[in-house]
Amino acid sequence: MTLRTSTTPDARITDDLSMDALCRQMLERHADTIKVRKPDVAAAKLSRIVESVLRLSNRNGFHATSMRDIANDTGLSMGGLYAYFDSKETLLSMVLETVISTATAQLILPSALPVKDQLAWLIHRHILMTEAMTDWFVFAYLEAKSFPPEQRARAVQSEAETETVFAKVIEQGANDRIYQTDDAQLDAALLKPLLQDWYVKRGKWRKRGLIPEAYAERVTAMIHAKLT
Amino acid sequence: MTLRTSTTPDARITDDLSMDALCRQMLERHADTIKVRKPDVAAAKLSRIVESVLRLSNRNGFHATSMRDIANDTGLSMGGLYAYFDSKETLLSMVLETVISTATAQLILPSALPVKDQLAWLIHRHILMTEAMTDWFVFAYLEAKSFPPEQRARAVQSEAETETVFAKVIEQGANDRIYQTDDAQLDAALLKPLLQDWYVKRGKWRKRGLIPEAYAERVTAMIHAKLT
DNA sequence: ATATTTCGAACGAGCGTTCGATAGATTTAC
DNA sequence: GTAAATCTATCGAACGCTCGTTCGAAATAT
Repeated sequence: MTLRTSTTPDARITDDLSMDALCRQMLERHADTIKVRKPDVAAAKLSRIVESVLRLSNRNGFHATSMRDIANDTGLSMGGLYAYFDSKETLLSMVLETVISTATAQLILPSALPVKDQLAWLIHRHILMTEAMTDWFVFAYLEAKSFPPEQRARAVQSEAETETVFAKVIEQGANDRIYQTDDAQLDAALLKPLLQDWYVKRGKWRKRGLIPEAYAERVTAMIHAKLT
Repeated sequence: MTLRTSTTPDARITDDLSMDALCRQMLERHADTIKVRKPDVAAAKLSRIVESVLRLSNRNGFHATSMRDIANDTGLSMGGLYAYFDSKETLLSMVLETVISTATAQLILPSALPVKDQLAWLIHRHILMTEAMTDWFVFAYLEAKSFPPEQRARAVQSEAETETVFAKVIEQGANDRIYQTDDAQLDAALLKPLLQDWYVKRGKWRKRGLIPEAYAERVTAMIHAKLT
């Protein structure tokens, strides 16, 4: 039995980010507009709805996915669907909201972690998080431009914050003479597309047979090469 | 007066890739379905159509952009638009076709270029090309999933080919002991998202005040750090 | 018998597309 | 040189269809 303060995020991440756990979060957040009262029934149905929305939207686009498509895919009726949201746009917002708040919560560094391990930890954490929620992140990424203005602003801000988390770690490393860089924020900005590629082009990496950890290693190696 | 075999692509690229030049290509390729006979009139009108399509689609998505939106934006009537294509899907294909064929044509290495300069040349060329055609590439990238199957396959194949061009140069460099790598194709696969980020997140880089050449330098430096 | 949940037909709006009418340019006839 | 004839390009109202959304009816549970 070991007391681990691990360098890399562990498997518990998968539980917190399961479809069921995430849908229960959504139910709490939108308890006022959701018309179904029994929590277990509601969670099960919402899971089916979200699963369908993510699958159909990521294939054809959210706009091109009709409520009838979703009704067929879930087995619910049109009226039945509308017990969980008041409009298609609200449905979009509910999914997006979940992605943003999860991403923010997941990328908080453990306080005890040495600076030299922080960057690797963040990269691994990001990859594992997006691996556990690939469809969610692909959805948020692809549909970003069709968000209502308020949500779109939140998404942009959230992405900027994520970038800053990485930039601060690089800057700290530069101060401690671990890293060399003339522009930490720029390095972080170049790291971002590498992290996003893992879920945006998930098919490509799967075909290549890469597991999440191996990809994280590769990206870490690349940014380290640049920083030393 | 110098006879240049330049390491970096020059400004002529901008002429070949101007809206007018590209639209004349489109006219030739679809001469059979386009009903307007006078080439100059047709080129001018098609330019306005494509400009509108790219601008409106990149803001709201192609699917969410209606033919009436395009008609209003161009000043043409509904019937007037349909003189240039027989369906909305054909319009999508015409734009995509142009992007794919251009990308393929632009990334052919000059034969005389030393191996050590080839990677930098390709990176610069890619950045300058996508800079000159930002809206086109953003469109192709965002709407990839709504392409008709045949075009989608072409797009995927084109992207794979581009990656292979980069991979071959890295491999050649490894054989010549200029670069060190255990997997050239994988390095190329990691380079791709960095090249794409230039146009996908063009707004972010503009806000940062980066010019295309500076970005190309950065990316080149990053991949070189990894390869040495 | 009453309250709650689930259903799916119906509605108005907006979509892509068509087509006969119109306007304009070019050619022909004298 | 001009008028008539022909051909080309442009228009926008109209059509059939699908969309998101609603709501009274039907079914189920209490």
